[in-house]
Amino acid sequence: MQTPTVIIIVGPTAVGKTAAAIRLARHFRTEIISADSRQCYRELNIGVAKPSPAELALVPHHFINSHSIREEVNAALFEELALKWTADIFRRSPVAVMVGGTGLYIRAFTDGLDAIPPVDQGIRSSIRLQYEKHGLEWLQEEVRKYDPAFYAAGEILNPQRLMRALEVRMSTGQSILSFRTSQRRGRPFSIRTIGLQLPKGQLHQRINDRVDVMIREGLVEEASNLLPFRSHNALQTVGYREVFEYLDGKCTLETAVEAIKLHTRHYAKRQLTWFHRDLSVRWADAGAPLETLL
RNA sequence: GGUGCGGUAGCUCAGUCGGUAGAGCAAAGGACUGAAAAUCCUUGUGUCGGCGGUUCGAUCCCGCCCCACACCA
Repeated sequence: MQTPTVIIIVGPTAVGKTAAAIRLARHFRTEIISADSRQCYRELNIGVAKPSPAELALVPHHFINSHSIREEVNAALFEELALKWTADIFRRSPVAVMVGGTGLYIRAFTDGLDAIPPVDQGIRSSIRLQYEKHGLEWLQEEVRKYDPAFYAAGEILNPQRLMRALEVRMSTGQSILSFRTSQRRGRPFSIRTIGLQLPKGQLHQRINDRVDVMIREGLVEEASNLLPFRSHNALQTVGYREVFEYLDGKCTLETAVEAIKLHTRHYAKRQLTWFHRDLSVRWADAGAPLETLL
């Protein structure tokens, strides 16, 4: 390949992305940038299906075990870091491999996020506190008052979007809509995205099996050690929330396990919806030899 | 065997003072710009257990039967 290229492997959870990326990276003798919003946390292991130490030893990985659950990680940070790692990898190889299931992070990397000034942390936490105290109606009223354009156009029932709009408005004095350019950022490399797919029944089987393995490998213990951090964003994660419920005595372990499987299926479906919409993705059977697609 | 309480959407149930019924969850689809494994949206005809009776009309009232659960024998 002439121009530096990033090969991105996407697809639903449990489809087999990790193994495929490692094969690919070894083939090109290059490195992997993970695009997974949970595997970057060193405290999260079993429940996020992180590559094993043996796998990590085969290929250098970025954005795995790179952060703590106490840190704030988001799509903008990922964009910044991933671009830096990419440039760095290109010094050693014309190909970089990115793999992950976090669609927003991948889009931030490929297309760029609009530049919105950083939000004052005090404003942010105050909005969250007030929302928790006064509820959705209060939030809607605030947004209606301070950002009527967003109120008219945005998702009025979605607290996260409302809070984001409000914090930007309060912090910058401008509507979040005024920062939207909906322009793609050009990247100084080419991008090829491959979507891994599997028939639904097979995917669900793999999800169920993987959850059973997680339990056997000690997910309950891992989660119970993280109980003090359960309110952190990093722990708003399938596999941990359900075990917390079990540890609270609110359900049996069996119920929690079934809930993890169910919620993982929902998650996979959301990923598929996201990636299917991206027409640049070339879909391939999860079992097919990747090298032949390039 | 007797008494009681049930049998309504795939599941858990609500409801109709008699005019053929609706929530949550599931399922299916969708959205997504600093929480994204998050958050949110859309989609609900089902012999209202069976058979009879009363009635203009029954899922609702009455009778019998079947099934489940609880208690008493």
